[in-house]
Amino acid sequence: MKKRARTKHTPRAEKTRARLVDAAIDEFAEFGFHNSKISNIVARAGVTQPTFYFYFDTKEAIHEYLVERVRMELTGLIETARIPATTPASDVMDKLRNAIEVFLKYFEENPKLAPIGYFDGIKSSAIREEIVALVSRNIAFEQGAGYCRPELDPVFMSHCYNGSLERLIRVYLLSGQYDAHALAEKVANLYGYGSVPKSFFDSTAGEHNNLKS
Amino acid sequence: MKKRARTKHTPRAEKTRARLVDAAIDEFAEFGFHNSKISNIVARAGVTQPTFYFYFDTKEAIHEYLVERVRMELTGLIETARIPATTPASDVMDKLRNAIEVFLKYFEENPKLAPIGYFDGIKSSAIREEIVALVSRNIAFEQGAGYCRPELDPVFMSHCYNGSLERLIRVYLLSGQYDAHALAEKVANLYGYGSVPKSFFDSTAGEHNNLKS
Amino acid sequence: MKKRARTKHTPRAEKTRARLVDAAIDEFAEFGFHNSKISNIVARAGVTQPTFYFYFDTKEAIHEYLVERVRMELTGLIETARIPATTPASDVMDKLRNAIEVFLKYFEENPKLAPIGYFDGIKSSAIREEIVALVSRNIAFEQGAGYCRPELDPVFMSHCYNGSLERLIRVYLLSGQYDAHALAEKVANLYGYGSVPKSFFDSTAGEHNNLKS
Amino acid sequence: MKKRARTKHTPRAEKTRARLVDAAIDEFAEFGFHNSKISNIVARAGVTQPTFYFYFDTKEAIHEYLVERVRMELTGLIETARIPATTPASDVMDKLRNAIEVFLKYFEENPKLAPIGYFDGIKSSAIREEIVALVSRNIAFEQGAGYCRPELDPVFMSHCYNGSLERLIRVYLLSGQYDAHALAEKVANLYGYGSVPKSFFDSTAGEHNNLKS
DNA sequence: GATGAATGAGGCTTCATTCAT
DNA sequence: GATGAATGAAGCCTCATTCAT
Repeated sequence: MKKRARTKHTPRAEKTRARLVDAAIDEFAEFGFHNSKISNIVARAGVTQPTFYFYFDTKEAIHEYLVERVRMELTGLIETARIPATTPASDVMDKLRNAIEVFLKYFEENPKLAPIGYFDGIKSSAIREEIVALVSRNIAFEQGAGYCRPELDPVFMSHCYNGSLERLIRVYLLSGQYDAHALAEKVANLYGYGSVPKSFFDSTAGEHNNLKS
Repeated sequence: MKKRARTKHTPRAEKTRARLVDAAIDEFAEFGFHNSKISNIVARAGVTQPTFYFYFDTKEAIHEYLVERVRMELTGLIETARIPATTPASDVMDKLRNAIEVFLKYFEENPKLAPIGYFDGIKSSAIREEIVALVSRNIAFEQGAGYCRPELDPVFMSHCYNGSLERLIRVYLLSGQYDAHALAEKVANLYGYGSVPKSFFDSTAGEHNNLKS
Repeated sequence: MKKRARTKHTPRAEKTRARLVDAAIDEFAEFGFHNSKISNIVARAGVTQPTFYFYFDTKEAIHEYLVERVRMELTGLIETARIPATTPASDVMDKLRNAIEVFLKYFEENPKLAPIGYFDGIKSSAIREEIVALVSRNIAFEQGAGYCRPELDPVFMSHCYNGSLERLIRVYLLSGQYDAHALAEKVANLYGYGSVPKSFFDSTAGEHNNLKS
Repeated sequence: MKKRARTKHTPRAEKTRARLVDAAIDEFAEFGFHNSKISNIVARAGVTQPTFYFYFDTKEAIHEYLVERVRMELTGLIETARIPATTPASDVMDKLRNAIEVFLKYFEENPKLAPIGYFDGIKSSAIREEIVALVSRNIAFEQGAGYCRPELDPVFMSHCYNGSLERLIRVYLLSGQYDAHALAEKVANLYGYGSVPKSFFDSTAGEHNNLKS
């Protein structure tokens, strides 16, 4: 919050700024925030160091900018991914999978940017909290609609989802092993039906509803 | 692989070394590896910088030592947490919960050390892979014993578990919100039975077995 | 081979760079390379340490730059110091003296710089070899012209010259005891006529040509 | 001049001390004084660092000890290498060669130790001065005996000799290219008769005696 | 808007040397 | 006589950041 009285937006300036942002994405993606260097960023962007400081106050600033960008885009997606109340029972799994897929697609389409905002340290913990809150609201809604076991804690579930997805994104999605659709399906299957075979349900019928959650 | 091939280790040395290790744990826990400083570590330990280099070659070295320590202790725990084949059906959930609880307990009892080895960046990715491999072996074993849906991919499941737990540890365990036992129970319930209400199982009977996993 | 591939060089930069070079010459001259400190160099130059690294990568780098500079200048001089083939016999000693004088003058005029390049350790051994090679070529040429005993090994002679001069420069020239001209004359006299009195030549006539050289 | 109240000389102590000295010779020979490390010396000697300080006060101390040792041995040799006054004219060159050979032999037989004392920086300049003084005394003596041109400056000549030999030792002797005897012969030939062909002496008769030296 | 040049601050590491046993 | 452990003192170098043009 020092200067930033930037008012002009010539096309040339926009271009330079964009080059810096792209360069920063590449740099952060390759080295992470802590091992990134402004000298590398400006080299990638083909400008000099003072130019960087013309557009951003600090190294943190451009990182925060990226994190914020991810936050906005990601929360926007989540908010629209609620399972419609009118969903017929037979489509629940599809809808669940779809909600997950929307989230994964963002990472698939922004393989460098998204991890910066979502994985990279302290700043991204805020965004994760926000995502968790949104997802938990969706879950609560789905519970109200009967698509989800009501005794489960939505926030808790949301953290589980997010934690898993965070890992799965790295291991399966960014590596190209699975695409968003396939991965979402696998996740939905596991989270939807659990791991315990159906046969056990009978022998332990009703029990799982009694577990305090 | 430079020095430290010394043979003798006086009690005094062990004490100093231990002080350095403890100090490093505190420092890494507080600042993370990247923002940690050797000067801080030695200050916490009450020794001078050269003394640090008497015991460890670099800052990386002591960090690796800690990561390795966590890896050893954690893999040791996992290896012994297999659900016994003789487990009666009615105890499956208890056993599952117990396996998770063992893992969580390690973090509960080593709230500073464990995260260093498990969360902190690149070096810990190896350890996570190893844990995942172990857990997936346990899962496969449980599938063989009929405690787990056979169509699920053990490695995939293992990543889901681990990802969730990683998050839950931070949010619920290290914050003191839940203890290892309670948290394990919640996780087991979700992972064991899934989120979809039992009522849906009837209407979508057999379907979830058809989902390719 | 890191940076310093910059293209532009403002006058200001040239000035700073020159100040650093001069400071380095003084520092190396006073303490030698091993006991020199970058902190001293920048203090002499009136700049900060990072400024040093803006112009040179390491302490070694600036030293190599100086050695290279001496090598260039010195080899340039040597290459033009060949005794002309048309020299009448009576002028041979003058020409020999002159060739030596040219070399000495460089040290006389660059009393701080020249020794850095010529005396200072390992890097300067290469330059000495080069000088020796050049001088030996001149000697061979002079042998062809009849100004030098043909049975002498030019490379060997060249090393003798150089070794002597290296010492004489330190002892007589840099101390101000002799100037280049006077010193060259003394050297030429000794190397030209040897130490054995002429009277012995008669009694041992022809013998010295039989010594295997 | 700190402690050094060492009185006892048990055989074990002598052995340890000798091991340290040998180790130091190796270390200095390999790296030179400035790049040598006490840690390396004691490692070579198979003892610990405090043990080093039990025998020598500082790193400089052991180096000085070695330089002094070389000085003693070398000056002892020089002092006995004077050409006897009764030498017949026909043997002058042999005697000159022999004097040189004695000096070279020391380096041949102590290829690691001798250079430490003779080449290594500031401390060795004193020893060189002493050698030069001794040699010049020998030369003056030889002038008195008529074996050397009387108009030449003995000290100057001595420096020339020494400078050349210093170089020749490194280039030809320590490399194994020539042995002490052969090298001495080459040097004697050059220094005894000079480089100018005998034929020039006639045409420039008497001239070289007029050169001020 | 952009540049070449410069700086402040601080971290890592090494090494000769000494303490306590 | 010798050892394991510890220290004081520096030096090199890097990086984010700013000055002057």
